[in-house]
Amino acid sequence: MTTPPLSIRSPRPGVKDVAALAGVSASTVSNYLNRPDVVVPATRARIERAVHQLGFVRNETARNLRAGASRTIALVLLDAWIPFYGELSRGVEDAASADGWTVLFSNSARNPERELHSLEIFEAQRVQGILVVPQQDLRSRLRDLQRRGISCVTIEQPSAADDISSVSIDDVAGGRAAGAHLIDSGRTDILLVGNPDRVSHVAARFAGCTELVTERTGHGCGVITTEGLTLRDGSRAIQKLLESGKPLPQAIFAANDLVALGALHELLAAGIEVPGQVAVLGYDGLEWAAHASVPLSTVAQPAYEMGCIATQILITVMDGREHPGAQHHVFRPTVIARESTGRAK
Amino acid sequence: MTTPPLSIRSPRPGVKDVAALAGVSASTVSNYLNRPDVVVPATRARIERAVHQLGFVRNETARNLRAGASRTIALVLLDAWIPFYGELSRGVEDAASADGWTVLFSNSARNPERELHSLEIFEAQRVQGILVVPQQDLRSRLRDLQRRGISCVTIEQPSAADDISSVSIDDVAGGRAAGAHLIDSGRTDILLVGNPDRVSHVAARFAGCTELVTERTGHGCGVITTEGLTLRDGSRAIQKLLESGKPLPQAIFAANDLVALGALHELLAAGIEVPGQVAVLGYDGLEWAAHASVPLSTVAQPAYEMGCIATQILITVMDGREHPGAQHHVFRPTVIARESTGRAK
DNA sequence: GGGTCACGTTGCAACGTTACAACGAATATT
DNA sequence: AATATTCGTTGTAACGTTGCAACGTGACCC
Repeated sequence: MTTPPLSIRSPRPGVKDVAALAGVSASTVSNYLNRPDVVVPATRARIERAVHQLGFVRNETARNLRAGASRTIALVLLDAWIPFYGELSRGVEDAASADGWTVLFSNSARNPERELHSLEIFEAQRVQGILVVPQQDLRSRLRDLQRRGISCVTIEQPSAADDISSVSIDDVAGGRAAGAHLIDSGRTDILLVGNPDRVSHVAARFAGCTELVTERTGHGCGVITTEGLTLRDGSRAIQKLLESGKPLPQAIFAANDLVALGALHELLAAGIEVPGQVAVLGYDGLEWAAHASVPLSTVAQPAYEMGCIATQILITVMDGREHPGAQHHVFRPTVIARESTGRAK
Repeated sequence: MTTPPLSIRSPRPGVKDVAALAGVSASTVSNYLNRPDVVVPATRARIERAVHQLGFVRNETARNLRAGASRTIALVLLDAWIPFYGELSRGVEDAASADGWTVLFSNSARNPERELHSLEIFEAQRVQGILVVPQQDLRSRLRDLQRRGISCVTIEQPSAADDISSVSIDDVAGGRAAGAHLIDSGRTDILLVGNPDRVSHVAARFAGCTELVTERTGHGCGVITTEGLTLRDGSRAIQKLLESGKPLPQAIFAANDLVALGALHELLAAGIEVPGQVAVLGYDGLEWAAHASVPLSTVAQPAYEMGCIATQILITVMDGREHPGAQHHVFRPTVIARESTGRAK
């Protein structure tokens, strides 16, 4: 709340200066800027010349003050610089700018305080809406914001609230899609690799896969539990598998693409054919996983579309503030089939 | 320039409302917000209560208008959602907030128009400074901005200008560091893998490495040219190498970490020991490359520090606008030694 | 007791923009 | 010819905040 005082800066040309130079009133310049059609072409040309000559750039600050709000929304992300959020941001920005909105980003809500601080900053900036990927339970804070006229949409909020719009991903459906893809490709003996006990998203994915596989085959899936979700965890899991001497599964469904790549390479290193003997399926849709030794099939989360839809929902809610109904949208991941789950031999 | 008119929004409590509720004048509330020490504790407490009760959040818009500028800087990045820019942004935000500055991001300057548009938006927002990773030659535009009182710092600008501050990375020095590291680890026969003909950064890295190796050993480095810089390009290069029947090099210096990982896995799959028979060195400092089957040594670009320094330079330039001297800072990448370049046997 | 001083508080004006009502001039209508 | 209509332009006031000079009050000193 407390901040060092601002110092005054050197003056820059304003509408008045433009008006003086063009020989019209400030109002006409304002009209030129906001409703060019009501200004007669001759005047328009003179103003245009003056604008150019002075290097006039409209002071958005004053404009926003005058209007009471800026045509601006904010996106609060956690720090993680992962591709998923990159795609998401692109979706947000595209959808927003298509409707004439400007997006302010905060990519660095690393810790909970910072996340709250970002919200405060954006409220002070009088953005009209906020998209947030919450790290903590922000519901009461977001409700406050909505009460004060700032619409909110949560993205991937673990526990959604009825009065706050949201978009989320159905991890269980993603797991089911994975299972279905593997079964359709002719595999019924599926091994899950990941850490469902530590990451709830992973647990949901595995639950979905097991559920579907059980429905179709009557038996479940094996699991190798890893510590983390890195390349090495994937390698280690396969080493453990090979050492155990157990028969190979027909397919491996990894908790994410890194684990899948680690597993893939370890299998290849052991002389096991992929997808000939074992299929490998990842999760996340990392773009460069398509360039692995064997292009990796994966379950892609529609990050870009999530960004678009979240933004469109936000815009709808902002426009129709009188209809206070919150909207919810649940996305289903889809399988991107590449070589690593191609036909078995 | 032309934009749809803004509509007026519902009113929110301002300093006046707080003042009325607390039984003081608006000026006192302003003092409370900006110079709390001049307000006597009793009054302070009453204002604090009023602020809390009304949910008052200071209107940054009005504050900025009044001050003629906001304590805000902007960072214009290209779209690439690569870890390097993530680290860079963190550095920028940390350095900025340490000094009480707010950072606006634009991560989506995908194409040249958009990049220019971002600059325009930020100028209209009256930011005091702009950090930019230019895609195109922005020098004249940046000079305009500086003339109008907005300081600029370019990051990684291919061709820097004297009157615009910059931070950049010395790729040649990075290549030399790589060469030195490999030679120090006991290897003199080094193979470069990448596409120097397509990417100038890669060319500079390879040139630096070759330069140093030649100085120290009297002979240069072999090269395998790849098409792109993906995992598969790394694998392919090693396949080509093995097929050629030529003797293995003692070390491989790859153009980036992905290529290095591809090469690494292909070597391991062929039963070649890393680092026992061949050392592998990447470039970029991807965090998760530490979790490869053999943790990958790499040349790390000090992205975080670049962000910090760039921001500090910007702040210096903004503060001392009277001293118009531009500052330049060139970074040297450093080697992160992990297992893949450990002792040869 | 008159004068000085320090301190906390206040009134005012201004930042640059824009919505709106009002205006004059030219054109159309009766 | 007088009135109505349209059109482009203009003057004014306000958005919420804050720096500054001015203010009243009480403490202090000679």
